[in-house]
Amino acid sequence: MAAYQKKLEGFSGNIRVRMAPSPTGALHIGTARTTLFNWLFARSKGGTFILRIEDTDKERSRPEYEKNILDGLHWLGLDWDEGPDIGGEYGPYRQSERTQLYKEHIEKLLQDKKAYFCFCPKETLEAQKQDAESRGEVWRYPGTCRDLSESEIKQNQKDKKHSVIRIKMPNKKLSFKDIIKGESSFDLSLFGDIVIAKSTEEPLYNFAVVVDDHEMQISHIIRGEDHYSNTPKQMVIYEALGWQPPEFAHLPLILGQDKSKLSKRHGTTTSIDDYKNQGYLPEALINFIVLLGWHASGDREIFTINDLQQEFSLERVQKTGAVFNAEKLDWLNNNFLKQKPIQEIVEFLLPFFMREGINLGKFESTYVQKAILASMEKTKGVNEIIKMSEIFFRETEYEKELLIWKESTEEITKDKLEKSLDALRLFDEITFNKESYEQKLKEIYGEDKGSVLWPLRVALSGRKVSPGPLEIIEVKGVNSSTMCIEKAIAKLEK
RNA sequence: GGUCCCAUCGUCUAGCCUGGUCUAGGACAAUGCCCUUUCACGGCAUAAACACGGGUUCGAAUCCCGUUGGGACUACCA
Repeated sequence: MAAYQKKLEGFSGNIRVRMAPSPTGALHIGTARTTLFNWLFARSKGGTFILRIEDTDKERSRPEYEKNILDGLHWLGLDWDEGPDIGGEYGPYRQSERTQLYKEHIEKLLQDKKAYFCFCPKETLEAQKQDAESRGEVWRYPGTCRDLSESEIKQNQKDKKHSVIRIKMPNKKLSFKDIIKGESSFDLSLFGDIVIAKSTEEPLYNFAVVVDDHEMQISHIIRGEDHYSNTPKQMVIYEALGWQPPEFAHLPLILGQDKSKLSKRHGTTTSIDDYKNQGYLPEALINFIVLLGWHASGDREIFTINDLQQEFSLERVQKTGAVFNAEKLDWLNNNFLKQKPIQEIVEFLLPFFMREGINLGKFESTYVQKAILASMEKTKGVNEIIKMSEIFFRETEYEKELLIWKESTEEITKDKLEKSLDALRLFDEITFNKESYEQKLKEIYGEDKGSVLWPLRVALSGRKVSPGPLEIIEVKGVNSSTMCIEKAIAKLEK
């Protein structure tokens, strides 16, 4: 922490951070979180936030995933100052469009003899590796092609031998200071000469990132801890290119129930899209993911994205991975949902009702609002609200047995319903009010509230779980409620 | 296996840097009670942790060492 303070004080120049997702799948919750942390860091420090698409893997990258990622990020409320969709001074912002740039730098490394062509067949290397492992030894590239002569290289190329480009790994220890994790050192010789490109036009991740981060003048790299051991390799590339590396901050990972890195096999929803479709609010997701590895100094846990811009600091980021806890997300979601003004809630719920075959547009908007408000009093989450409020938007079927309260009988139930109906008829849409009607009902039920209120509930909702019967009448109105009760009585006559 | 990282309630965490105020605080979940026409919502309450072992110190959750445990990485993926 103290180290971090010092670092920031010592840091002069513009703060420029980036998020660099690869479009090989839909927006993942981990990607969203890393983006949030970068964004928050930039916004809280008056820096610039850049979005870059890492699509060097031609096999797996898809334009539709890129779109999904950008859309998802926007949905969460995150924006960027430079990116593939809006451009910027340091573009292009897709690695696939930066090939020429990588080529120049690879060629420079080749010229400087800091990198070299390797013609070793993959199979040979694979065999060596197998062999070493079977003896319990650690394999690393033996440097076979490290000192090939100019003419040997020419000949190999003429023979159209398959090649890759490796960087010469210095034989030394390298240490670096991570803003979150502190200092640690690595023995570079253990890595061997790593492959940095398949060809001068096909750079690999470790190389392309370095070139881009440097060219885009990134000041702080904030990324997942799974990149931690890539850092020394990348620093070697910075060094070979004669560049000053940026600051690093490695975020702890989001973990599954078994404490390993969260992935699909955990059965947890990982795609932001799916959360959206399941009725989660962006506010809830943001609040939830920021708490996975970060915490304010006090007890406060509810934050909007705006609050976070004030509160956030890298120094308070955890070193340990955080197990994903869906229950807390649900709680947060409910919290944010209930805080919203009713108009917004209705608007938000619209597509979910539609999915259930209910078109809210067909109802009067005050009716919809009243119905949803009444339903929300007893629910948690979108699905429950929809289920609960369904009774206001379409007829619900039920068995007549459901009408009968505890030890009661059909006759008694029918009698109570008829009396309740008569009492209800004393009112019209204007004069109805809960209190007066409840007075009348009291005369009917005497000591046994349930004997009247239960059949009424079922008659009005067709459910055993619903808003209170009086509340339902308030929403539905006297006429419609009267019809429901008549229907129930008819059921009992059969 | 090797390299590196990490270790407070079931989970997310406050506290750790700058040792005493910690009989370790909050939140989610759990349990109980209240509210109540059922289910729920809500309110209140309870239970629940410094991985272990050595040091250092008058004093350690906090500093040091070790053990154990967990994780990440170990691609011609990113």
